[in-house]
Amino acid sequence: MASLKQIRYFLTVADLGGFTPAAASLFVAQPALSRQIALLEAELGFPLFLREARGVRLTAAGALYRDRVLGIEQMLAAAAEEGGQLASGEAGVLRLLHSSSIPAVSLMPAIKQFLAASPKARIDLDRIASETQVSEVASGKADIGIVRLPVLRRDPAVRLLEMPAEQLWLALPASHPLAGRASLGLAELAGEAFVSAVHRERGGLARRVTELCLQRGFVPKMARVISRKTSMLDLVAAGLGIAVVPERMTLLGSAGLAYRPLHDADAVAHSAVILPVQATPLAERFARILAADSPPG
Amino acid sequence: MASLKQIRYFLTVADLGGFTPAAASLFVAQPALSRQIALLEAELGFPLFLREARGVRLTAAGALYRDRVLGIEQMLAAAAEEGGQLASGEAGVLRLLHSSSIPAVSLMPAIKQFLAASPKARIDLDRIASETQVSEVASGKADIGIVRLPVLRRDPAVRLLEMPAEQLWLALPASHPLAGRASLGLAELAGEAFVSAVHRERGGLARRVTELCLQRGFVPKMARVISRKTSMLDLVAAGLGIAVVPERMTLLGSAGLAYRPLHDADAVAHSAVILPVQATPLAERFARILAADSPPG
DNA sequence: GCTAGCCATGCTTTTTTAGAATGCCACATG
DNA sequence: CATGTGGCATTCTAAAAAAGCATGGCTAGC
Repeated sequence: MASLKQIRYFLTVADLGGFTPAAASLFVAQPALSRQIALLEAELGFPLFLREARGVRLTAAGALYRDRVLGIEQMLAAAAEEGGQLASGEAGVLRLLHSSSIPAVSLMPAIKQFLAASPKARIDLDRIASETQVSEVASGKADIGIVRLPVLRRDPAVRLLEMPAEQLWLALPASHPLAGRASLGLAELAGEAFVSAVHRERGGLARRVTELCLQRGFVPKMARVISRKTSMLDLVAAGLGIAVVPERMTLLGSAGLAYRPLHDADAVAHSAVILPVQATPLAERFARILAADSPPG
Repeated sequence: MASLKQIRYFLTVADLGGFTPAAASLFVAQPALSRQIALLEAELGFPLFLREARGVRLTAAGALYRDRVLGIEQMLAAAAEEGGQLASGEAGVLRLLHSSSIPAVSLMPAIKQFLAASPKARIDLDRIASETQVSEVASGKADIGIVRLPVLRRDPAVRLLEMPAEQLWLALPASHPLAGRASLGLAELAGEAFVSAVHRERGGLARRVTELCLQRGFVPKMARVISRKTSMLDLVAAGLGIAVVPERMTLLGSAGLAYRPLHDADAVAHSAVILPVQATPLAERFARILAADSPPG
């Protein structure tokens, strides 16, 4: 197979119209050039140049060959450049997962900051359940996940970076009697029906809320409608129950929906970033932004 | 610069998922492969593979690099293939020139025969004056020319191959008194006005006709309208004069135009193929077809 | 006919690449 | 838990490829 060196020699000779000037331009001796061109011609099976008294001229086949191999070096250089950018984290796609209790709108400040620092990077955002995030990140199908603590399923291939704690709020129908209050305590919710995004493995926000209720001596009463696909908040707005949500979620407004802060000192929720042990530079950078992020509000 | 060998090694390792099977597939020892990949990675500045217990996996940057360099070898192979076809005369464009007294329609049998023998070849046909053809072919701007003899301007860079002689015919207006005759002799045209394609250097058909008339003791009388751009035959059809033309041109019919054979034994015209000293294989092949061509009729 | 410019060739030296043996590490197995 | 196995890296040596130097041959121009 013709070597790249032979191609480069060939192109230089073709450009300069002679072996002698090409040799000078390439900083090699002229015989070396002659030999490499001769080898290339022998391998191709046809002459590339017409040797004339005053230098050389391309044959028709040589001119065609020149057109075809022009740009191969540029292709290689571009491949190296793109690969380097991806490896260094200068460019690339960050496949980002987030739980439904971490709405995309609440991530936008971090995303904007990230994109400003990495103009060549792109983000691919998906909302999926926390438990799934762990396996997706562990398997390399995603670069980074953002989950609500506690995370029940662990994997040695991923590590967790805790994010700043968030105040918990009560989401309730605007028509609810408690909506008249400016703020509430968790203990007052003992009799209320709780809407909750329930998954098979009860981690995340639902588990955290249950924990807090139990500490106040009651088991949260479950609402009579449970949906996995529609948002908890839609059910609350429809008057089917109340929900305790982290502050991020109050960014999601809806008609008939009201939010009130919980004034309990321990009414906070925690979230974390899931990263592979060997994260991409883009994922590392985004994780650092998230961990440093001050909680909304 | 990354060598093609390194690219091929890299692609094989990426395909087979390990150095050991790739080395077997490439018929090299495994350390050679390890070293070349290591060199490539060092030059690129980022790792291409993740070394794992069971073989290797591409890094993200490695996968991107793979996508970019895939096809470089195919490009080179295609370049060699196309160049070879051009050099061997299997493919390429034949830039063919012809005088106006060798109408394109009369070349069609030869062209068809040529294209049938070279399915990948193409023909680029241009009608230009004989004198110009010599310089075009000599300078390499055309591959082959077809001119009417005699050719006044010669060039050491071109050679001439004579084609079979052609009978001369008289082209005359259908309404002309002589049109009633089945055939004519040149001597009978002494008083007629001759339409002629006159160039500065009077070679080709015009010179040949003049010669023949002089041998019969008269100087052909010139018609009162001369045009370089419109065809002689249009002037004849318009009744402005007569013309002596080779048999090929009788293929060009026109309303009001009649052809009659000249029965003089020496009333023949000669044409020739112009070739560069070093003609392309396609030009050589086409020239052989033309030289062997039996004259039309 | 001589000279200058330019490419090709033969020989030697340097550089690059490959091969063989071996080491190291991780995973699997009994 | 020790041991074996599979797979990549490393070291040293040998071969192959490429480069440099000197020189030869050809052509164009004076």
